Amino acid sequence: MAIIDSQQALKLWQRPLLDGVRGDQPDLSARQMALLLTVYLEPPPHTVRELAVSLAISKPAVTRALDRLERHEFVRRAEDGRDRRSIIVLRTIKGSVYLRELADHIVHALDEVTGGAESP
Amino acid sequence: MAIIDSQQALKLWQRPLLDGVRGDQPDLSARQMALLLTVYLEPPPHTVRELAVSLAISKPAVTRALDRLERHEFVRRAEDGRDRRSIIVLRTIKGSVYLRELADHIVHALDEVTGGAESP
DNA sequence: TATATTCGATACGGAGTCGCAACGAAACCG
DNA sequence: CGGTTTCGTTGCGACTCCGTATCGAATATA
Repeated sequence: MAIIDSQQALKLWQRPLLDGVRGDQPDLSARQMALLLTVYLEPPPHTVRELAVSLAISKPAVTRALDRLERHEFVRRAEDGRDRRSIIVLRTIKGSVYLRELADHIVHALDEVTGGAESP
Repeated sequence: MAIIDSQQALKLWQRPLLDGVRGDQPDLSARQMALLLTVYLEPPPHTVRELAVSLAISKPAVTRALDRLERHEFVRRAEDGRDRRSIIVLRTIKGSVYLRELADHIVHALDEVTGGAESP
């Protein structure tokens, strides 16, 4: 049997979502969050084109999401020395901190949902 | 120690997010999703006012989120017999199915992240 | 060198959402 | 009964985001 059941899974999903909705942190759209997570979880380098293909969204959507993430200083754009048409999307301290806090929320929610102990 | 670490938590968050971004399912905003989960996880009855307070968002935001969720037939509005100014937000079959699928995604992602076995 | 391709960014029109303010309907309260 | 409060909704202007089409710049190809 799985670690959690359906209802527990939804509660696990609800907690950080509520924290985001209620909190004063920048509320990123689903695409922006998915993009941010991809940059931080998948091995670099990340280009606009690669991210667009990876997320199955258009290139302008990636450009705009990067604009927004860059305004929050969650990512940074840098030149690609080998192909100056491309740009490389880099991680930042602020982005790491933001995601670390999200991760803590998730871990905490999972602990609560499982009640510290496994299934009865 | 917790069941998962930070990176695993983020991967757990990323999976259903990517499924939502890439998939053809209706992409609900964070607020809409939080609202939907609240209706299905918290004990009824649910009114617009109560939901607005619970999520710490404005009443018009709740009204519009309900409009959208009702268009997808994920929730239903019904009169409150005792106070005809209020409305009661009810669950639907389609909403239950949608959330059940989301829960399955989360459970599956958690299984993958933990690798079937607990930490070494 | 001349042409074609690929890169990310931008212009544009359309759709969605926001908060604030105001609304009609219903309930409460003198 | 008339006035006040509370209910959910809607009008408004501002903002964000989308995809398509197009752009200049850089690279690949011939």
